Amino acid sequence: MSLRHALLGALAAEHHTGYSLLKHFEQSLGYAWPAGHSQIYPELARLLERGLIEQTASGPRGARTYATTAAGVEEVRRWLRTEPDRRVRSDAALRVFFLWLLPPDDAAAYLAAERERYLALHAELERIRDEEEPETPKQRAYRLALVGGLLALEAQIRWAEWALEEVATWR
Amino acid sequence: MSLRHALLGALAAEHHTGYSLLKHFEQSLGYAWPAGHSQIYPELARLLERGLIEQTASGPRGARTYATTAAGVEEVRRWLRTEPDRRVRSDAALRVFFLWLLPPDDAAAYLAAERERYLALHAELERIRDEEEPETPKQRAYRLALVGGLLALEAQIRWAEWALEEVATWR
DNA sequence: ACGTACATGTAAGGAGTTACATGATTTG
DNA sequence: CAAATCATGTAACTCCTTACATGTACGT
Repeated sequence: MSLRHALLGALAAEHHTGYSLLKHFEQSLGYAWPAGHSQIYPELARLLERGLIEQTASGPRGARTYATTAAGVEEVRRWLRTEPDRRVRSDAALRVFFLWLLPPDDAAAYLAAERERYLALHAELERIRDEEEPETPKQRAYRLALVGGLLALEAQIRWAEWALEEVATWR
Repeated sequence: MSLRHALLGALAAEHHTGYSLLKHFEQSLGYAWPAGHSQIYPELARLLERGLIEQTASGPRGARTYATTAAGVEEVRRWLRTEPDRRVRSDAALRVFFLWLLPPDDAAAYLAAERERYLALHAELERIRDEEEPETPKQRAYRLALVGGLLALEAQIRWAEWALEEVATWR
């Protein structure tokens, strides 16, 4: 259900082909809702059939560019006013509950690797943030999401560092 | 795959019936990996068949208590040494990208509601944290996960408050 | 006795992942 | 002309959600 609305929202912001949507998911939307091409293309076909998106151009290699219709934008607005599904799955967070099953050194190695991942991702989001000043409403909303990601990563980095100190006392 | 290991890890920490695992997911593990009874019972049957858990007791109403076997514990350790799947899906985070499609007042209402949710959950996790001092290795690992949740929520609360100020300038 | 919580199960459908499959255009 | 990237599609499988289904024990 979320994927459908992610596509409608992205195509309301700017025109995209399935392929450029795929790239867009890899670079930004995917941090909140990952999606591969095998999900995107069939869903675009369904949205087109239901009149929530329309084809606006054709390009080389059979590329088709889409945009959200007025009905599609209304559907996103309707969705935004419903209760979000707050269930979140994080394999990485789950593992923490069971770190006591590993020798302390291995648990520490896990935490150190997590910290490195978070640091690398944080640096990348900072780079994206500093690329340009948000100006349009759309850019300002994307910036909200980006800053949310940065703050979450900062919390995770601090957590991993604290957890490493904790685990050091387990020996 | 994660559900399987969540069950093995939980049953390595203490014996559980399917029903008490369900409650355990609702209260703690589910914040990292939600699961309902319709997933838990069939998965327990599979783990039992594969010899990764064993039945240790029977109770009233057909209740069966399980524990992880030595082979099951080894399987958790093996899993903990594989690369975590870092994909995370958050419907709530996804919506932020598209808040520009709402009138600023409605966007602000969304953010305010999110803030309330985070505050309530934070208070609940603090209550759980203050219930008892962690002593065993298992309790210390669960505490790591709990503190991770608290830090993440604090970041989300600060983010929501900053975002509310931002959205106030959209008018 | 009645309601609530305990306790387990299955089935249908939807969502997501991985693998299979193909071909055109651009860049070096 | 070779490799990388652009571009789209389908199929099988696994996982997750929702709904249907049933029965027992405990507390008041």
